[in-house]
Amino acid sequence: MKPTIRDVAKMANVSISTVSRVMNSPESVVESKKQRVLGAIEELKYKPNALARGLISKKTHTLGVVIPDIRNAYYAEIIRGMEDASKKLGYSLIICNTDADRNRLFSYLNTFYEKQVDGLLYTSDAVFPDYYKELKRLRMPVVLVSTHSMEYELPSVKIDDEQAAYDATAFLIEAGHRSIGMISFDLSDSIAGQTRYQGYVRALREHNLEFSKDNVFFIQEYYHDPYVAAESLLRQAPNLTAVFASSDVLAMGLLSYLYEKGIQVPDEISVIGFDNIRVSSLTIPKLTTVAQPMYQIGYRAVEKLDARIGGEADPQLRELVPHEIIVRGSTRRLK
Amino acid sequence: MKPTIRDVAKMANVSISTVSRVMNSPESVVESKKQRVLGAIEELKYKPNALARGLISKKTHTLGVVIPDIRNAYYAEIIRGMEDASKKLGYSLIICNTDADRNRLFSYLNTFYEKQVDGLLYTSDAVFPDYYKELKRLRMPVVLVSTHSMEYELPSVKIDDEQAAYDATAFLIEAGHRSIGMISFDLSDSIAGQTRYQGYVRALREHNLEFSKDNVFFIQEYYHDPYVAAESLLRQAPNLTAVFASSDVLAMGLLSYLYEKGIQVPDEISVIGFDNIRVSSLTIPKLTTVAQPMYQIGYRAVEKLDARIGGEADPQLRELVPHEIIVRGSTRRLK
DNA sequence: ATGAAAGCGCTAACAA
DNA sequence: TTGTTAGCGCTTTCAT
Repeated sequence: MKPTIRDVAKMANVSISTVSRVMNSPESVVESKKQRVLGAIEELKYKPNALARGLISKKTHTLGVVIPDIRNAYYAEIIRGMEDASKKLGYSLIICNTDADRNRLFSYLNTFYEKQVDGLLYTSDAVFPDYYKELKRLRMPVVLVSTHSMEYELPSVKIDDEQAAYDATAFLIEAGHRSIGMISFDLSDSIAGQTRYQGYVRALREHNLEFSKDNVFFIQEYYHDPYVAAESLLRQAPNLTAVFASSDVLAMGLLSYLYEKGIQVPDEISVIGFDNIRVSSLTIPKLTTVAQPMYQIGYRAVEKLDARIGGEADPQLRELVPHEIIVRGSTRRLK
Repeated sequence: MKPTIRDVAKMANVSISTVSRVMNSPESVVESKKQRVLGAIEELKYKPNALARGLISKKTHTLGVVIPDIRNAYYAEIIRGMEDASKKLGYSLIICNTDADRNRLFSYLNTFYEKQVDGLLYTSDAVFPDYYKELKRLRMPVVLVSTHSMEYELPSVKIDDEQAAYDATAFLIEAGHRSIGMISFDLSDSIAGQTRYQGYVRALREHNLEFSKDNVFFIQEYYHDPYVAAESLLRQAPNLTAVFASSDVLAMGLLSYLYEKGIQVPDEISVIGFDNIRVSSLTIPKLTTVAQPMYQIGYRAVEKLDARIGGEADPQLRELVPHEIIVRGSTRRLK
């Protein structure tokens, strides 16, 4: 059997409270006893049982995280940031993939509640009323990651998606493009879909360019073939000179499609992606893209959640982190 | 406060054991009481505290997983398989990135032990003696994933790396190539490095091709720029007609480098990758690669671990799952 | 400074 | 079938 606090107490010839003390407030234990206890702990390789501790302290030092799909490089990068921050702050992460399925989400929420996680990191997907109600009921501290909520007072960390999409489009416009297409996530996705689409539209408008419905192709976020999306857009709008893709993977699908069709990038069509996932510097040509600081988003989210768990007042409920356009080889300036 | 079993008992006017029974062996409770209890549970939205349960049952229904880095698409895919299997079998996953750092690994092992995880999924990296000793001591059920151990009696799930590398190389040879290079992980990596390298060497030998040291470039697995690796290999061996890259990301770096140099793929050089990560079908040209069933590896590993936790005898300690060559556009047959 | 004892929320004997 | 009771391994009063 695993050694318990009793075994340590017995071996050190003290009471279990003393053992507990050397672990939690060592200064309150007289040196000689402390040494005996430490010796016993070492000898028995004793490690406190986190379940027993959590039962009393009401803290598990465990955070729940829900994401749509870890296979998505974007989320993987965020998770890594979360993990590093968690290590620093003493948390473990339980990670769950929802596939944006509400049943799966609620099922995981339930698991988190039963396992008494200290807080929840909720990534992407808008917060719908049922979900908010459930969160309130469970009284679970939460931080929204790469999503936010204007209706509810929920802390969040993300980039300014509308502005980022605006910047991507404006970058193309300033490079001389007039016929600019977009591959967008569906408008039902209020963050990566709607907002970025609005940024695109605003950029066109503010630069007095005409907006055409045909220049935009909407895809369902999950499991849609990026190659097919590219094909569909180009069929609708064959005369584009530039395309803004809502994600790097979508941009890669586009690159791949254009290559097959013998259309030169960036000579005939410029392509700008979104996210700056790792492989975007290995595409052909190297992808110009709007970089999100994914790692920092995840890292910051955990710090924010930790502060919240600690009962600290949040100076900034909805945090916006900076994005940045990384110019590589897939875009060119039009004469 | 959260409702406890006592609140339910009080409301339903039964003892706490009865409540416990309707949750654990409902058939042993008389219908009328059961209904009252169920009603109270529903009304109070009562959910059992997993810490308290675990303290008694010695089961947390939580698994620890250590991987080098979740940002690596290969691992992300495996994790997803693990997660789905875990959901099916009622486990949660605590995921930790080690960056192949032993201190980090041991630190996480310790956390897992304290948190009383039911088992451990250990991904990649060979099992060194210290680590094995620690596992033995902790008496933690473990399954090795994408790695294995010949010295120790540890269950594992992976492909046959040597054979897969052999097949990749043989595929190139059978397509008429005689001057075949390899970008390999360092030999200190006994799985993805050494074994695949051996497969490459064996394929050459069995086909009576001469082996040249210059045709192979070794990289350190982590944080090495794939682009630079490609450059180094081609400098050492400018006359290759085909290259076998030990991972798809490495292959992408090679594709990118060759493109910059104006070297046509597959016309001048054929490239075959390894893993079949998602983006490998979006490269230019589309990548021929050795596919590993990552998702299944993860999924199977959890099933295997679950069986082990359940005390079942393992019919097959070291499981090999099939790999497969996916022929796409980055390789061609030499006349 | 230290130990005895109560109790976190639950399960599992043991009685009834 | 049901309730009472004794823990699971720990922290935390409360005495001493």
